Amino acid sequence: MNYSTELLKGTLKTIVLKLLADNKKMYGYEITQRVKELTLNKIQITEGALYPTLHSLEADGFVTTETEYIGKRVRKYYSLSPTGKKKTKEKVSELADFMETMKFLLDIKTKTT
Amino acid sequence: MNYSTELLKGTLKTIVLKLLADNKKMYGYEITQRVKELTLNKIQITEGALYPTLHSLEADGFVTTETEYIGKRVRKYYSLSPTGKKKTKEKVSELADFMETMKFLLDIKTKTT
DNA sequence: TCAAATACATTAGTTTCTTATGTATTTTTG
DNA sequence: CAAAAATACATAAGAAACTAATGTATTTGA
Repeated sequence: MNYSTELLKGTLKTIVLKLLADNKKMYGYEITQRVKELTLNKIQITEGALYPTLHSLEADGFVTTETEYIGKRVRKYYSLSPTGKKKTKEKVSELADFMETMKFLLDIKTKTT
Repeated sequence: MNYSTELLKGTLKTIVLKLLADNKKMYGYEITQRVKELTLNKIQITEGALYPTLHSLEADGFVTTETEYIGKRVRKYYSLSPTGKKKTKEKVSELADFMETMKFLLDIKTKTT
């Protein structure tokens, strides 16, 4: 099962930031795989969506990068900058608030965590 | 306070369908006002977003319309068709599932309903 | 050995919004 | 009672954020 594609819109940046907050540094492909396994294949981040997002986070100064070579293959690690950490908190709490609002609006009962 | 605009993306159709499921029939302007008051001004549906959405739901056969005149002013009521009711259930439960997944992914603790 | 996986990236096209604009009627308020 | 605000529809240009497709190259595993 997969969600209809429009649901992911607007949440991708938040997902990426949160993963980086929890893992110090990650590279692109690793992010796609981590999300896939954490969500039991429900959310599959495509590369066409991920790389532009990462580049935009870098352009905005929310992440910094370091390149590493594994044999001849390049691997680009991303880490949160101080502004990125701040941004992550904002985005996560905004999304949490939004979901509370949606739950109320749609009268959805969720499982207790 | 208002949510950053991209969050609403992908949820508008579901919101509209759910409101129609709860209210038998509603007109466009009424929907914008209802969402505004239910969400304490947090979600403001713009007309440029709403009307195309309603027209698309109609084109897809999920809603039917009837026009009424209040004085000289027209008012267009929307109601769910049988397929629309089915679609509403699907969209609401898909969104609920998606929100559970996001909660887990972002490690968000929500209030108990 | 060769298909699948790993790892980066870009581009064309689509969807779904925002912002702006337009028209007209009705209600409220100073 | 005139003017502003609210009510009620609608469309159109432009932006954002994806998908799907394509490209390149290396490494791993059956």
